[in-house]
Parts: sequence; C-alpha cells; structure tokens
Amino acid sequence: MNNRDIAAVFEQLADLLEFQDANPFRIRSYRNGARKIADLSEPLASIAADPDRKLTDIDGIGKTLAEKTAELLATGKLKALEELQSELPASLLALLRVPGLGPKKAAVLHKELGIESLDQLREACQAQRVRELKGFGAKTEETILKGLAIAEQAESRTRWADADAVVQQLLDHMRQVDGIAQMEMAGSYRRGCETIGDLDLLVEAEDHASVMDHFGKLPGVADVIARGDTKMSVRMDSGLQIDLRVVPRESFGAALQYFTGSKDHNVAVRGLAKQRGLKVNEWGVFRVEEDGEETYLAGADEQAVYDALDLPLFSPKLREAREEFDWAGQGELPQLVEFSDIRADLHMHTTATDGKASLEEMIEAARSRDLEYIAITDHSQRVSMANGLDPDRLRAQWAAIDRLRDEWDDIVVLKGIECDILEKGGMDLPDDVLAEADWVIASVHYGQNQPSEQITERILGALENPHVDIIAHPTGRLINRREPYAVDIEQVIAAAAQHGKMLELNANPARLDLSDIHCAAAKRHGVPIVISTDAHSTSGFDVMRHGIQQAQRGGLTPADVANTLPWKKFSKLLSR
DNA sequence: GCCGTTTTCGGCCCGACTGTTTTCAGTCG
Repeated sequence: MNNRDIAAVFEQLADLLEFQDANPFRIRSYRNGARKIADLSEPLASIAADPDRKLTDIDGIGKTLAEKTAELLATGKLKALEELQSELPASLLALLRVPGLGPKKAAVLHKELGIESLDQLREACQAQRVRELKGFGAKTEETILKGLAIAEQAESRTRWADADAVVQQLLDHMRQVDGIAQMEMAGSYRRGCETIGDLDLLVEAEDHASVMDHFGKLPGVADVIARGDTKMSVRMDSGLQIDLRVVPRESFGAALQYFTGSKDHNVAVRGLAKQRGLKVNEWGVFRVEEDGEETYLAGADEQAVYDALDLPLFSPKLREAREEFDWAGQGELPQLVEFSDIRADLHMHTTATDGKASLEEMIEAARSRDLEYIAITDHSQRVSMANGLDPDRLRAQWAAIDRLRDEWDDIVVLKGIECDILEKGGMDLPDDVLAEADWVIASVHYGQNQPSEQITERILGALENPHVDIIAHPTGRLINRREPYAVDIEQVIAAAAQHGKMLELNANPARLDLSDIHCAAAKRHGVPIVISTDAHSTSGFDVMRHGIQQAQRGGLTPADVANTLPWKKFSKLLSR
C-alpha cells in the first residue's frame, strides 16, 4: 500500500466514526494523520522498514495510528475498518458529500429511515418523509434535494486555472460597486492549490448591503445559499460556490489571514497565539486580560497580524501546516522562486509533430518573452498519433535549427527531443541519435497502466541512459481526469539524484506534474527541477505562471530550479 | 487519538448562518 492508500483508509475510518458520534477529537486525529501521511513524500513502507526510525516520529502519528499503519503495510487490510464497514454500509459515506448534510443529520436519516444511498435519500425527500423527523423540516428537505444534485454533479474540485477565469470575471463585476476600499481573493485560490473547492472573496466596505446586492447579480449565479450581516454565499450554475465576506478596515488583514487558511495553518497559528495569551479570530489579534477583557492589537493588514504573533509573513503558498512553522522557528523561510527568475523553457513542440506553430514561430515567441534559451523537443516516432519524429526527420529539424542559429544572437536554441520510454523499456530512438541532441527529455506516453514495478523500472532505465537529461511529467497524472501512473516516485527521485539527472515540473494546469509534495522531495534529494510549459503553440508559453505557483507551494527557491540559471551556468549541467 | 519550554492528564480554534427551535444544534469554512 502506498501513502495515498493508507491516508484514504484513515479518512474513511474518520468518516465512519462520525456516523457513530465518536469523540470529535479522535476523529480529527485520524483526519490529521491522513493529511500528514498524504503530505509525506517518502513512502511509509521505507520508514517502517528502517530500524533507526519510527512511524511515531511523524508529527500527528501516535501509537494507534502507527500500529494501524503497520497493519496496513503488512496485510493491506485494517481490522478496525472492516468491523466498522460491517456495521455501516460504505454507500452511507456518499451522504456526507451532500452540502448541508453532516454526520449528525446523516446518522439520523440512516437510523430513522434506513437510508443508505443517495437514491434512497432522494426518494425519502420526494415522499416528504424527511420533514417528519425531529430536527428536520420542509426547508431542510428542500436543501437536501438541491444538495443531492450538487453531490452527483460536482464530483471533482475545480482546477486552479478554471477557477482563475471565474475569479477575473468576479473581480471585474465587483469593481463596478462604489465604496469598496479593498478587495482580495482568499482561500485555496490564494494559496495556489492545484484544485479549488470554492472561492472566497473578501471586501472592505461600509455599505454591506450594496456590496451584497451587487454580488448577487454576478452573471451565472444560480442560487443564494446564505446571506447575513457580513457573509453571503452563492452557488454558480457550474456548481462552484463563492463566499463573500464584508469586513471593516481594522479587520481586513485578520480576515484575509483567516480566510486564506489553510485550516490547519490557522489552527497552528491560533495554538501559538494562545500560548502567548493572545486570541486570533477573523476580526483581529486580541490580548486576553485577566478579567477576560479583550484588547485589540492588530488586524488591519496581514503583516501586522503575523507581527503581533511574532511570526513571519508566510507566503500564502506555504500556509499548509507542513514545514512553515519549523522554518519560521529557525528563521529560514525559503525565498520562493518567482516568475521573473525564469530564463528558459525547455519543453515545447512545433508543427513537425503535434504543435500548432512552426519552429520559427516558436523561437520568435520565445524571444518576445525574453527567454535566454529554449529547447525544441518534439515527440519521437513511437508517438504516431502526434506524427512523432524518426531519426531522419529529427536530424532534418536539427539542421534547420543550425541554419536559424545565425539569424538570432539573443537566444540559444537547443536541439532537443521528447523521446518516449517504450512499453518494454528502453528509448524510442537509438543512442547514436540521442547522443547528437543537446537536450533529451524522456517520457512515458504508452503503457501507463502497467503495475508499479514495471513502470518504475522503465523510468529508472531511462535515468540510467547517459544521454537522457530529464524525465518529463514524471507521474503522468491529469488533474481530475487521470490518476498518476503507479510509479514509485521516491525511487525515481533517488535515481535522478544518483545519476545527476533533472525532473520536470510540467506547468500545464491540467498536469502540474510533479506535485508540490514531490517538488519538495526532489529538493530534499538535491535533484534540480526544470519548470517547463510543454507549449504546443505560441500561447502555450503562458502556462509558466502555473508551474511557478506549484513550485512555490513545494517551497522551491531559484537555486532549486535549473531554468533560472543563466545559459552559461546551465550549459555546464549538460556536460557528459 | 495526539501531545507536552507549566503538562503523562486534560486540553484540543473560532465565529457566521440556517432552520428548527423557543434557546440551540448542526453545518461550514
């Protein structure tokens, strides 16, 4: 079992415990443990196998979770989960996905009406049997029916780039309101998460009503879920929920900090505040006096909030309760890589294969973006659907690049290839061809469903090839669409370190591959990351910012990202 | 269930909003 599987088991255990009305802190421990495990870049199996280390060394993993983890690693099963499952059908968990239905209400529905699935829940609502229950009413029934549609429709979270399109419309719309002094997006959008659950907009204004009225007129709003004095929530036709908060000036920074989260980051911040006799909420930082009186200390901006707590202003990209508090304690927050640090793009396609722009057009577009060096990396022959290049066509392209070299003296164009790693293992082009290339990307496009050992072996084989420089999109996942290959990414990272190779962070918003966690792992192993756009057109270069954001979430600095290097330094990495 | 620069017990972040209630539980973030 890998870390994701184990985390999923603990999540499921927590879900089932909620139905049983278990101690909420016990449930939280399982959820917290699951998150810590999911955030771990190292396989639990290797920690468990190391006699010098203990699973309980992991923050949030105590005796019980360590034992259960060991059981899962040894047997692939968990007795405690199987027992719970025998008491509660798995389909029951689907009820928790219905907005407005929490564990308490869901448990009542199960106990009183015998409801075990979304279909049964819909029937019960339509038969108006739900409103008869104590604590339920006609309104609740209505809310559940609406929620059912959402639970079935909105299976997945919105990709950041798609959310960003909505955000730009939202901000344009809200700018029409007079009297908005400040406005910021918060939440997972601001943290740059790869997917977004809902959007949070924060506004400073005196006249709450006019802001909320206008917010309700945002094109695409399907439903107003809630509207109070300071908070309003709407659901869009797409199913995406947007929350609005209107706050006074002295609380804007506190609210921004609060609603940016993450939840776990905030829990930690509040815990630290409490140790200092302070209290933090969305209205500010307060000193709690002996008599219980509270004195406002800060809240107008985020800097002041963190200052008051004697903490550094964390980049929102780091607020995940992973390592940021340790870094802060040591006074060593990483100076995150920025867009302006990027000097090169080393993965792109042309009309020779499946690109939309010619070689010349891609080079011109790269020049206009002030890139110092680029690599032309079309597909190799195995990728027949993309008209992949055989040795002759590839050499012809390289000859064309040579001819063009005289035309531009302000950009270095590397003769590259995105060479497939064949299903049986081995590279799609002969070594003598690869030896002529300036830059060889190796990647998997076929046989993605192979078992872990096989696909890992293939990629490790590519890393052993002296001509290969880098592995592209190392896990192959497409966010919301395709799971990663079963590859053991830790082994790949370790092998990359051993052979002095690089790993790609593919900036395409559908890929973002490596993930933030794996970027952090690569950094720990000293493996250089290259952030690449994989552009298939001149506008394809635009996605670089998504890659930067992901790298920031991984805590990468310019020193960790090879394509921040000036050409002269980068070229030394290519010596072989 | 986890954790400890007061602690191996007794805490564990905190407030807004809704619906079903006559003062609050449940849900959400």
